[in-house]
Amino acid sequence: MSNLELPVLGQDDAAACCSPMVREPLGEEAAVDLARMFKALSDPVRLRLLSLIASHEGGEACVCDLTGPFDVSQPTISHHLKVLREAGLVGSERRGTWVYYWVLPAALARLSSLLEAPAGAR
Amino acid sequence: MSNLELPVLGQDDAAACCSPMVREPLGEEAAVDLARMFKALSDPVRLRLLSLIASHEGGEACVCDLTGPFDVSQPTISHHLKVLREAGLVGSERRGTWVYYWVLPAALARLSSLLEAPAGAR
DNA sequence: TCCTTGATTCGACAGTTATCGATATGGATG
DNA sequence: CATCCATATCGATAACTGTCGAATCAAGGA
Repeated sequence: MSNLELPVLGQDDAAACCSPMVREPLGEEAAVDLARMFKALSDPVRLRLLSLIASHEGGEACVCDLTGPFDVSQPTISHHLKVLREAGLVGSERRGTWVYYWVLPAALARLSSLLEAPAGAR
Repeated sequence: MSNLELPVLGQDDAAACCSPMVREPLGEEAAVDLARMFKALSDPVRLRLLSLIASHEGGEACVCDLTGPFDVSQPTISHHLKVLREAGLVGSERRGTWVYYWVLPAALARLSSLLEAPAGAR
């Protein structure tokens, strides 16, 4: 229902469906879209946030769980979470007092399969 | 029947070897290192360059093959190639008049496996 | 209703980045 | 050696990014 563009892809053959960039040149349009996602991953704080969220019990974490491990201020964490959300890498929802974040696996899978290299390459 | 911890581990070998960020929180040091590589991928021109190089016949391409498809100037292409090289994603070598670039598959594979998500996640 | 706590937004500032034209370098070739 | 071609480097500039403290919003509880 709420799936905008990507047809829910099964995780197991995600690698098979989406041509890795090693096989054929990336289109200009796709490159812009993918670059936006990689840019969200291009900051150490955001990478650690994503990994904290993903590895948290239940697959989700509230912001209160995420501010502790970092040396940066809470508004900065909030900013980074917004970047991750706008890149389509995480989802979020307010439940009562707290706001929870979770990873969107299809997005990670898309990037992962894109980077897969053929075994034989130099 | 050597299921380790996760009941629904889809891919057996690729996912098992290199701890994806989904399994455990990323260390601060590793995050800095990985963020540097993702930053190199966070520009549309660089993504297309990488994909052009990787998909080029023989697995390598000279700069002269790479300036044509873009609207940006030659110094700009040279700059982007330098960024990719310093991130450890490509190698390069001068052979006679031309300079050749090729992708370093181990670097791509490292990023790819990092982003692999478990099949069951929401 | 008023306070407290959790989270986002705002405004500002310093540092970084993408891009260009001009210039330099390095090798082949006449 | 002089010249041409392919790349790289330099210096400048406009745009973007990460960070902070202050202010704001949202939900509960006295």
